[in-house]
Amino acid sequence: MPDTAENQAKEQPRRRQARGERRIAQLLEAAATVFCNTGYTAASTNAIAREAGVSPGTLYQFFPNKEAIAIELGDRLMHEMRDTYGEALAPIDPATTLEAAVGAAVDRFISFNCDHPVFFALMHGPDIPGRIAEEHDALHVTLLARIEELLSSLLPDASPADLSRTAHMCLGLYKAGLELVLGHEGAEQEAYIQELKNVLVRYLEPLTGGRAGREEASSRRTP
Amino acid sequence: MPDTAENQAKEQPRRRQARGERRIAQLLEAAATVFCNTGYTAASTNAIAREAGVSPGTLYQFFPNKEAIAIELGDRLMHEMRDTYGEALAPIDPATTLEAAVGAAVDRFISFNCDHPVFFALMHGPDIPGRIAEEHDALHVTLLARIEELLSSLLPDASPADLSRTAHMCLGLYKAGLELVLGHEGAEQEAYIQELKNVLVRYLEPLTGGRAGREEASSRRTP
Amino acid sequence: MPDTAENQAKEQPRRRQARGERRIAQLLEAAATVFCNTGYTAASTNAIAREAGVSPGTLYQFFPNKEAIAIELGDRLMHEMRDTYGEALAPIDPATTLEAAVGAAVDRFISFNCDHPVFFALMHGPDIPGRIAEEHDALHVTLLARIEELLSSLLPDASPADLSRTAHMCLGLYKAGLELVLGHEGAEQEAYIQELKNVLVRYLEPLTGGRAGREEASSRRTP
Amino acid sequence: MPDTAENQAKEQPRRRQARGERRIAQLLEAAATVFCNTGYTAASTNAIAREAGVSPGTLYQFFPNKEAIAIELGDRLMHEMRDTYGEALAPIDPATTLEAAVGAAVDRFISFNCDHPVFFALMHGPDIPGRIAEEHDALHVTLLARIEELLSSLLPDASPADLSRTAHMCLGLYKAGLELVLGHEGAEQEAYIQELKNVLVRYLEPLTGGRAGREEASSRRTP
DNA sequence: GATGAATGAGGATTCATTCAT
DNA sequence: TATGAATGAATCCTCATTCAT
Repeated sequence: MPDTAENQAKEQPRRRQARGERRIAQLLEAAATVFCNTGYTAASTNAIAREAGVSPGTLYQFFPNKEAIAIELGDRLMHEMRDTYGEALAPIDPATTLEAAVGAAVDRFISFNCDHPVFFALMHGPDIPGRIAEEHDALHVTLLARIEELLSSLLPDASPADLSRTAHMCLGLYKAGLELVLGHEGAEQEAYIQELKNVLVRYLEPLTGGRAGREEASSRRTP
Repeated sequence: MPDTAENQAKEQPRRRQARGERRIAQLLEAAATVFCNTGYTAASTNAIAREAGVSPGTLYQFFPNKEAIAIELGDRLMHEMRDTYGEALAPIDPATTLEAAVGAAVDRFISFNCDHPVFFALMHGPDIPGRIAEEHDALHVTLLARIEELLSSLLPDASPADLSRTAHMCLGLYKAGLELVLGHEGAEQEAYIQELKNVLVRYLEPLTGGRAGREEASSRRTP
Repeated sequence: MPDTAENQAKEQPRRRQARGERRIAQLLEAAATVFCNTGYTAASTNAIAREAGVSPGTLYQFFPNKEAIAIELGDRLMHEMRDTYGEALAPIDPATTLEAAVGAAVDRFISFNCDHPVFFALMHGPDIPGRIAEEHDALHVTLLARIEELLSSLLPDASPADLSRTAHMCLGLYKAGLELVLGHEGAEQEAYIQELKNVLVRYLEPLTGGRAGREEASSRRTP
Repeated sequence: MPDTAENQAKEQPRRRQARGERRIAQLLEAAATVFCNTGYTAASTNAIAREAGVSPGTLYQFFPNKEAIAIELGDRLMHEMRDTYGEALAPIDPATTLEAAVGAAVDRFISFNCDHPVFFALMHGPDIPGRIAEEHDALHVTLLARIEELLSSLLPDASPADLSRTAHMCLGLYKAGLELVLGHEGAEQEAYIQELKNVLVRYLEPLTGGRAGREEASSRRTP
């Protein structure tokens, strides 16, 4: 079974050499760096190429434009996230406290964000602030899907519209918290993480109708 | 050499200033429009000048650079906010429910944002996401100060650090909520406003130690 | 009547300074040179700016793109042509021979082309050869109109379709001849000019039905 | 290690050449397509390679540059033309009318152009309009030679210079006419074909000194 | 003050061509 | 041979900013 010109034709779309794959990785890494340093909007393809140590032409051999880089980067991040934290983002054990579940989720998300700072830069992506453009933003779509998935086990009675809205809220709150978390260090950072958890737990708790909240997790109570 | 029918030599310097003020207002209005349409980063000074109906040179006679425009715009917005809603943003009546206080504050903020859409654009301003650059951002600083002020009456026992952190959280949560609110319309928008209020109330309630929370603050109720 | 800010507003669209007009002329001249040297397609806006001794940005202050330069250049050429040769391109005197009329027209066209070599470059304009795109090509449209005008007095009985077709033919033949004329010098060039005239006269003569051909101009005859 | 069922060691060099020929044909076909779609100037070698389904590197293994592709394509077209229409393009029978001879020649040329649309694209080839660059353009040279050959039997008394000039004129007129023919369809196209024939016949008739023009050549007639 | 002209570096993107595998 | 990667100068065009008038 020699690899003659004939049998190559089958897999045309991805006849890529190992070097190419390496370059792509290298370019994505460079893009991550640049996105982090300057933000997505201000990042330039030339800067990415320069950071990667290649010529602009090389970049365009693998990506048709800046957005494609962001998309691919987002895709890889989502995959890495899935690989790292398992298919079901949080297969909530009914015995788990809301507090524990949210705490674990937030911890994982934050840890992931610390490992992959681009994630944050991409979340504040190409859109004009105020114009939410989820359709074009696979990252958001995927994240929202995962959060909805997670929430649906917590809020089994919620209508789809409510579920979607709650997911949007959670993601927004998380992003807001993350910004603060990343903006601080040490004990203060820890404090912000705790605050973020508090926010989410307290926001969600009344919605769960007692489920997963058997132990009355938050500080408040007065039956 | 009549210049107009108005007063001449005596008033000239003052008139010049008056005209300058008009120009500045004109430019800032134009900047607001452009920032809203394209976002701060993508907005170009030439576009602002064009929108204002003046030449680029004129713009630079009043502002040294793009950032200065944003800063001045922010300042004016803060003043307008103060003028509109009173010096103390919310001179909380001890008899008021937390829910009512937060609800009123959120309503006022949102109403202000709807009247001045730039506000939002500026909040997601020139800074690289992830790098919180409060020093350069008078808007944030002022907003935080006002929120702290507001909170200090709610949380009299909080340490300055806690107070500051809580204020940061509130502002972040508000911004996140606002983004969602502005991204929707009609009933859905109303629903997001309510969710935002819920988030803030539930987040703050446990911190108040009962003060202003006398009436059991959870989600909603009619006394 | 001081020129205050108020009375300026009227003539907004063309507030241009003398320097600007000069620059435009300079740029058009440079464009003419570059178009002649490299052809329209291969001409680059940067090359034009360089030839004009200005920066690319300056060029774009006056022209939005390369096509606009070509269009303006074509317009000016048409006007110059009209100014030089009179409104009616050839108010054919009934007493004139076809040969004389065509000869005069060709001579004038060629002389104009020699004075303004861009004319030729623009006629072989931006279009993909084979795709005739008259609609976008004001030069062609105007030339055709003038030729039709001229022909309508020669061929009063022709249908509009025939007239148009004949005009197209004449323009095509003229362009073909011009290419050869410009490609040669001295006596050979003169010979080509004569051939071009012969072609047109012999092509048109049978169409005129004797009108303007009273003297039986060409070499052939045999009644 | 079978390569195919065909003959192995002995035939290898020949097979390699055969494959090379196939590649070349493939590339030229692709080039023809691309030249037709975008014109010679705008055609990119990468696009040609892509259209041919090979890599850019492969293309450059057979052609040193873009121009070489055009030249080879022109050569092959000339050969194909010769193969199709016989060595002597029109071995004019003395008994034939000029009208018939020209009509047949034009019909054959046009039919050839319709079968091979590149032909036209190449004729308006790489040269800067106005600069006739025959040296680099084998197509033109060959065409001119054939036309001269054809004409020499019609105009036996013409000097070489006149012959060459007339050939140039004929080619130019033909190209001009072809452009119009290809730019129209149906009846209008037919009309343009007829006009082109008329032009050539009327142009050449007086030059033939009666030869082949015995039957009174003007516009059209049925004996 | 006001204008419009001018800048020139930098943006994304393309392309003929060469090179390593 | 064939491939896909690599190049880097060149493309068009934009923009914050400065300058002459």
